[in-house]
Amino acid sequence: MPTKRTEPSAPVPPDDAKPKAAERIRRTARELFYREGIRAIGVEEIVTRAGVTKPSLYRSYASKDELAAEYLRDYELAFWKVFEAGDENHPGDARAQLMAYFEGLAHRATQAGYRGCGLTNAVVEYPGDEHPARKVAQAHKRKLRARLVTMCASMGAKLPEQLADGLLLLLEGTFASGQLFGKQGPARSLVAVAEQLIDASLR
Amino acid sequence: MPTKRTEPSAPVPPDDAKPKAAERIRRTARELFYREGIRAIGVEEIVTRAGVTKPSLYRSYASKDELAAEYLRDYELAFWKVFEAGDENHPGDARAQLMAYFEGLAHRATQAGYRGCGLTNAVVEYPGDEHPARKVAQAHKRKLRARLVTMCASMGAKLPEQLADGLLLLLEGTFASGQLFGKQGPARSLVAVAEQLIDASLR
DNA sequence: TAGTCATGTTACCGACCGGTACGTTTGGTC
DNA sequence: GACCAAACGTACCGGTCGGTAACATGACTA
Repeated sequence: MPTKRTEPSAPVPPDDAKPKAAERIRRTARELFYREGIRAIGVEEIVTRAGVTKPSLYRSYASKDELAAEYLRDYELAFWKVFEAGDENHPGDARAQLMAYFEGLAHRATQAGYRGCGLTNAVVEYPGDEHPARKVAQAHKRKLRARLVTMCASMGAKLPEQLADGLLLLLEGTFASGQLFGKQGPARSLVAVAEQLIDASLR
Repeated sequence: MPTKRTEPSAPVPPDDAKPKAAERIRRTARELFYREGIRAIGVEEIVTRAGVTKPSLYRSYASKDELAAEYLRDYELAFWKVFEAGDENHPGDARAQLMAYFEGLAHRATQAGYRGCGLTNAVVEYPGDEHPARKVAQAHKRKLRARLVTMCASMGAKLPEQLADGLLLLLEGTFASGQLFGKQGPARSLVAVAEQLIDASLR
């Protein structure tokens, strides 16, 4: 970098200029919380792995619990991205959209080391309704359920709520079974079973 | 109890004479571990609630991890009892046996405060394959899966493994959804969906 | 009545937990 | 260079974690 690097003016868009430390913490927390669980990971380990120190964490996040909630908000964004990834390939075809997601999920959930859904896992880790992380997770799952209902209605299900319930059970079952069983787990049958269920619901 | 209560001889069946403290610890641990999660509960709280002290715990159990594994072994026994509870009402009818269990589960999983399956929860809490509690849980789930396969075969499924996979996904999904959603959760549709799936698999 | 042994108790350990007071560095502005 | 605020690091806090050494107690045997 040979020349002087001076941004002329404009104190940079106030949002964009994320303090480096906070972002490193965020990413590190995300990876560790997901892989090892929230309770299993101490703030010390997060800041060490992120190459920062504890006060940097507590300047950007009010508490470990709040950092966990933030992690889940990030996780949720990533989830919806994956969930809607194939939508443009199947415009207006809710069934194909959903099955595209299911296919990807079935693949991931039969990989060794799969850890399921970070949001569901957080609910298991924090049974009490008051935990901020749990609140994020529960709100997300309600959104997901509603979304499934509209998708099921648009694919012409006789009982859209019931089909959505069934597909949600399969989803959550895949999250859990993926970490319970290894590569040959029941998630391998997810797609076939979901197809059966949808077919039966249109009949 | 007016008379002197002296067992004449026979130093009581050696197994039956469980030391009171160990048993209290076992029961207390079981309740707390299930309700709050294993990581959330410290040994101090267990012994306090059980009315004993820590050394009593460590004389009967090698470590907290081992106590957790013991809790899951107890949990598994209780599970099979419930799972097979309706069997004598439907001798030789695997489908009716399974649906009887599903009906009970759907009811429990739509109660407020439902905490899912202790074995699945333990796997979520301990991602590492080496933890003794996780080993118990995974062994149990393999057993359950095998059992479902034989049941599905005996009800005449075209693809018993696939139907068993589907039902297991529904099961695990119910465990998770029960704690995610309240009383009107997707577990309410478990029975109807399972029936659809079984019907489709016989066709 | 003395001995034995399983069980229960008091008091403590080092390690780690989440969280913070306070000093130091850094980078942009004149 | 002088200044200043924002970002960062050092060192530490009380509390709790899982686990243990050493001792007291009680019940049964001889």
